Amino acid sequence: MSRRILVTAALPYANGQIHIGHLVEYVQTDIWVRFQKLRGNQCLFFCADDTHGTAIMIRARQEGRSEEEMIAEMKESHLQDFNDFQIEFDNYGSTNSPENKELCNRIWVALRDAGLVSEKDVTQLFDTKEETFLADRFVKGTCPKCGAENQYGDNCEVCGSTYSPGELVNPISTLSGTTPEIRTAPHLFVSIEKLHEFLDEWTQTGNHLQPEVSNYLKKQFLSEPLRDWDVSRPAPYFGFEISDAPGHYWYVWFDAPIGYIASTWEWCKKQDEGLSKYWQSNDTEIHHFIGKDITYFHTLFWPAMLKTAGFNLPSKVHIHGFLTVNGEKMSKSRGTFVNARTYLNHLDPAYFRYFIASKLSNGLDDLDLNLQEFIDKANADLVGKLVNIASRCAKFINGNEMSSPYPDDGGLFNAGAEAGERIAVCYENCDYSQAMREIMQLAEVANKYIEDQQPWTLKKDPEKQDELRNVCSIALNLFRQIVIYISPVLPDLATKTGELLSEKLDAWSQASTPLTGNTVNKFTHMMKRIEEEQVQKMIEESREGQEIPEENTAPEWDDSAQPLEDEPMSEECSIDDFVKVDLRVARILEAQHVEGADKLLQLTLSLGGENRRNVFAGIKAAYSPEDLVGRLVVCVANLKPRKMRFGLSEGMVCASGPGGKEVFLLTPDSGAQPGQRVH
RNA sequence: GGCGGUGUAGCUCAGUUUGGUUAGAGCGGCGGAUUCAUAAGCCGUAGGUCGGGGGUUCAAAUCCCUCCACCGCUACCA
Repeated sequence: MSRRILVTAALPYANGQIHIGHLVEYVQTDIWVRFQKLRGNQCLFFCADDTHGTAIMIRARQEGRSEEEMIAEMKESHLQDFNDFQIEFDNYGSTNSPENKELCNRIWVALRDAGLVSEKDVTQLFDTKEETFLADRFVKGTCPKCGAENQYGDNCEVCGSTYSPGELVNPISTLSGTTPEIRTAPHLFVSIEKLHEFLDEWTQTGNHLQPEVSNYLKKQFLSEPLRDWDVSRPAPYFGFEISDAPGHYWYVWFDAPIGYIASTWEWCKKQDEGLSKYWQSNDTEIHHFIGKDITYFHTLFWPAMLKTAGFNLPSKVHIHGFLTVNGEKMSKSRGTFVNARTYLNHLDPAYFRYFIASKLSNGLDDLDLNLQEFIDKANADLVGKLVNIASRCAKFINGNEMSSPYPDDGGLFNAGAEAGERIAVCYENCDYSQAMREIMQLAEVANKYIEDQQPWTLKKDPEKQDELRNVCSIALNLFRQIVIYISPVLPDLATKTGELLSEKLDAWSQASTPLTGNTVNKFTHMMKRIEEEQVQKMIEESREGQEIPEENTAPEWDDSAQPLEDEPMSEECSIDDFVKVDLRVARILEAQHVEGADKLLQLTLSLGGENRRNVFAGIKAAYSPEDLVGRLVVCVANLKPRKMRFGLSEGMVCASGPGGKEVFLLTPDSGAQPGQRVH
């Protein structure tokens, strides 16, 4: 019985290029969709660019062109990347479409009619130069609690306290570098608390969510009244103006998920079908694939909107973890922040698709792209194990037909057909890593079969030519079976295998019936091995601020302008202002973890002699204690001591960088002595 | 701080729901026999006090308590 399944992946934001972190999700989703299609289900994959919001508006301004022009260009670029990664959408739309606007309005009216909309004043910082309100992430300043500088508008990374942007000391707009002022404007809110009971039930029963997600929502949100959701932004804002509230725009997170429906609608119009068959029907399953960072939008607000407006609720929201590279967050400076296009400049997408598949389970754990493992896995599994099966025996039967009827293989093919049922369950449950393990096991069996039968020996004996043909027919049938199972991951390989065996591979059921009498065409390499150099070049190209050096050219300093843009210059100060700050060379005598602190290390500094300082520094993510002991650093020695949750901090150590792992301590040149003043 | 997750062989991970034979796989290492194949494949082998400690039990990787480490989330960010 065929199912009707509608699948979405999160909408990529039109503010940047697709990178390998995004691709984890699109590959995961694409594999699932291809699997469903292969199984004979009607499965449709919809996506779109997410085009609204302040960030888009600002970027378009900076580039001196219209938002529409910018998002159109970005959409083209996204589509090209997806296409080249063999991610196939049934429709790819835009949240800035007439369909989306109309649907936003429909859902909005439903929310109004249900009495869920209210208006409240919101006080925010306002950038008078850019004439826009500033979300917390666009404001930086000094933490009002601990005095740490360069903290975002909502919380301090150093002491962990939260506050409102208005409390921030010396706030600076990261958009213009000017000092913003506090302004108040009315916003529209949706009271999802009125749907609390429904959300309790929907999130906790019916298997719509992974268990850890249900748990998270229950503890984190549903254990207390749900706060009203702020869904409007005052002008100027790039988005849709709210029909019954002039001057107010729907917040980007209101219209983004509605883009799923809008993209479906665009497709329906092309097919001349009605939208309700897909979004208002008990016969349609809806599956969302998203990253764990946007969980609550999709598991609280979104079901609430759908419920209120009478659309289908998601059958399942599949949530995955983040991608790390070599065990760390992707980093531009390390060259591990790899754009899709950069990857494609050097490598076949098949490797990435397979590697991701071999790592993905149905959990929320982050998955790591270890580059050496990536190379080894692709070469060992795909080339050495899988493609090698065909490569080992195709030429013995080249140009001839496969045996008919299918010869006795001792039950190998049937065992493979049975394994297919287990593999299908793994795909269905998004447990791809298990599926890949099962598939590779089949490849091992096939290789062993060839080893045992030794077709190369049979070839030498004119009496055994029929036997040779039987052996190769069996091996190629095992190969074909395996390729069908892995075809959602490696569609290209399926195409090539189809050409080799003169039969298109496009249905899972083909794996349960062996091929007989087909002509085997000339074998050509189906997949190349990865050379380590290709990966190195990709990393080089990804390294920010470093063009690929031309051969024989001397390296030049080519520092990025980004840091200064991220953190604009402070206002001018006098020498008198400067000398107020007493910077001293200090030696780190001790460094240790602070129990209960996420970001802090406790340092004992020596200023020479018996002068000791206890300092809490927010550098835990970047440095381990044992690497610090003995180092010379620069500290702010006359900073007023600050009582923190973990004790008294008697100064600061100087460091640059945006925070987190990107923190770089200042080190004096050798010869400097603890206690010396920095002038 | 709160919450969620993770911790098993050098590396990546199964196994934990429902305790029960000598804890598994792939890669990597080492040894061997081969040579059809993209130096691939096959056979054999070494390697783990299952994060630490305590408890329940005839029996714990698995259940309970506690501690430690790492990752993530923490609503007018996207």
